[in-house]
Amino acid sequence: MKLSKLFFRTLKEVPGDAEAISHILLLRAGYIRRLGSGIYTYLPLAKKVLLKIENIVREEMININSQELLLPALQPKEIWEISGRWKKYGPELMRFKDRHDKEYALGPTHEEVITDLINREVSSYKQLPISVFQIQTKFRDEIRPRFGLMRSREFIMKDAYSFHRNEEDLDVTYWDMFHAYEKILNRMGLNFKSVEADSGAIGGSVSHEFMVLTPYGEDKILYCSSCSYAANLEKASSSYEPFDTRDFAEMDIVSTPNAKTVDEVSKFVGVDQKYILKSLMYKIEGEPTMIILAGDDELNEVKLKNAFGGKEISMMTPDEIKQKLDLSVGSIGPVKVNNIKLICDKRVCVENVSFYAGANKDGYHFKNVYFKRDFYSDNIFDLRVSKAGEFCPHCGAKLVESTGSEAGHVFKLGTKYSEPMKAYFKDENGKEKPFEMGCYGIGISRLLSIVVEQHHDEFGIIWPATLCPYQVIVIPANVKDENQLNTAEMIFHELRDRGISVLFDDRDDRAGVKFKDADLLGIPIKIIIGGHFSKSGLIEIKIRRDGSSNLVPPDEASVYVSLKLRQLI
RNA sequence: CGGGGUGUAGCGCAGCGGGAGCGCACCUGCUUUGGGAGCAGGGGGUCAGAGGUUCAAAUCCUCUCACCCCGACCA
Repeated sequence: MKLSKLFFRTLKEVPGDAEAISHILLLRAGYIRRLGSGIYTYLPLAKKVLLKIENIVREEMININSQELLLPALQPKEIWEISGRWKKYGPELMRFKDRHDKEYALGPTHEEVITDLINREVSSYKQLPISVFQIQTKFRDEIRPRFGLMRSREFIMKDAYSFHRNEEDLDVTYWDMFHAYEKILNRMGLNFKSVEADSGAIGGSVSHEFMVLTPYGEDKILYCSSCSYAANLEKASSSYEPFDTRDFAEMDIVSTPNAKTVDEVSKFVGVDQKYILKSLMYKIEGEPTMIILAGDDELNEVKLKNAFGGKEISMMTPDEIKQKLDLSVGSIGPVKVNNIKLICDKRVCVENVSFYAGANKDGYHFKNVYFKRDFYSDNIFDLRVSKAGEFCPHCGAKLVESTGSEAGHVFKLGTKYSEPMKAYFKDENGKEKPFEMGCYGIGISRLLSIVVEQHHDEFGIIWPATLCPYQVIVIPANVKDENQLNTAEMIFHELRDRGISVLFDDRDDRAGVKFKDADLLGIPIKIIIGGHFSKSGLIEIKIRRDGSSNLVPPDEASVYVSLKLRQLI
């Protein structure tokens, strides 16, 4: 491809609304352009990279016997009503009416469509398992699109679905997918962690997210500095330094005027925050419930919700607490409350530890409050937000926190969709059973961004050799020098004939401009025919990633480059 | 949806009652040619839109629209 003919343009200045480095570089290098909020055009360079991403994904899917198909993006309302998600999915679902006033959604995901299809086509256990995938544009009416391609309203995704006769069979495919995802991300040269995740709106039991470590990620993860443990912050657990124990002392009431928060009480009585019990009032399915945590901990609402099977939970307002329970925030505590349900984080459920706790009387706290002796609950769960610096639940090494961006997500759905959609097959005994399902997504267009987040420097993008839009760029420093131009053209043709994808910078620009553009675009190898060539007849081959360069005779260029390319992969 | 902000040339911005400007990009010419060149000349605008105040509005007021940031939300 001659650069003079390539539909692209690089920008020196950064469009004001770009913040993430990947967004800035993809705009500056002429890969993407914004059409509206969260809507982007992929220019030819980006399309080439997308195809490479897709093909890596495609290969690994086919490797584990998943078959490619293409489902409709346009989906009638009815199918979403059967699964119950027309109501449940919320405003993120792009909806509209056609001219007959019939309602539709633009698919954000395809569980309904595929379950319906498989139900129609598959009726016997003999046809199972079956695994299918598609690469398609999806739509989500995101509350707030962000960071360019990282969170957009129209995006490209690979989603796969599998159907099984039982859980054991699902388990096999689930882990096949899991390992395929690892391979895919490794082939793209990404540094990532697979984490245990909350399954959120899609539902199901087991779920892992593939988090790529990036500064502009929207999720926080904790991972072990030693073993492979990693988890989404909302799911992470940890072990921690034990409390100091003390023999029982008599409980006492102390005046704590104007000390309401844990911090204030801690300062007033001169005791570390962790020895002050934090008592929070929540409504769980309407029932007022007191939640007890150590003072320096924060409640993890996701853990709370999961502990109660996904029931509706909400924090009570100070007014509600006053009206319904005649307690005021700042002096609430678990001691001597009989009519309120009590839930404890397991960290505070240890004997021989002396706590302070609200006395349920304005301006007073109890001291020497002991678990079991002074407060007790059967409802003991891990409810706290784990923190960096605490210890891995598997191996005990320190946990590290990082932000990450979700590149992929695998779920075991079980019968969450097949049951309500009455998607059944006949088992060996002729009995009707719902399909056991799994679903597996990878954000194709998001990966374009994620890869740039991890592969760039101050000069621009540095594509891994597996994803570059072109492998080599041939640069005659001065196109008016016929000797340079002819040699460059010869090398260009030779490389092309070897099946190497190559750009030829035939533009009548100064060398500096061409170098800057080549670096910005992120082409792995530059071949420069310029000053060195005119002096010594040697051409320069420069590697984008480390800036190293070598001088070789022109007729050895193509061999040298093919060799280098193999090393770069 | 709440809070904050911005809409002026393709991009980045200044101007904030009286001439629509600067830098980059673009076009022409000459020079230059190894890390985003120099000089000279040139084209490009419904100052987001509608209404209002004023002798006079990009500038002040009202409404609408679009976009961005923070938060709530989130396969």
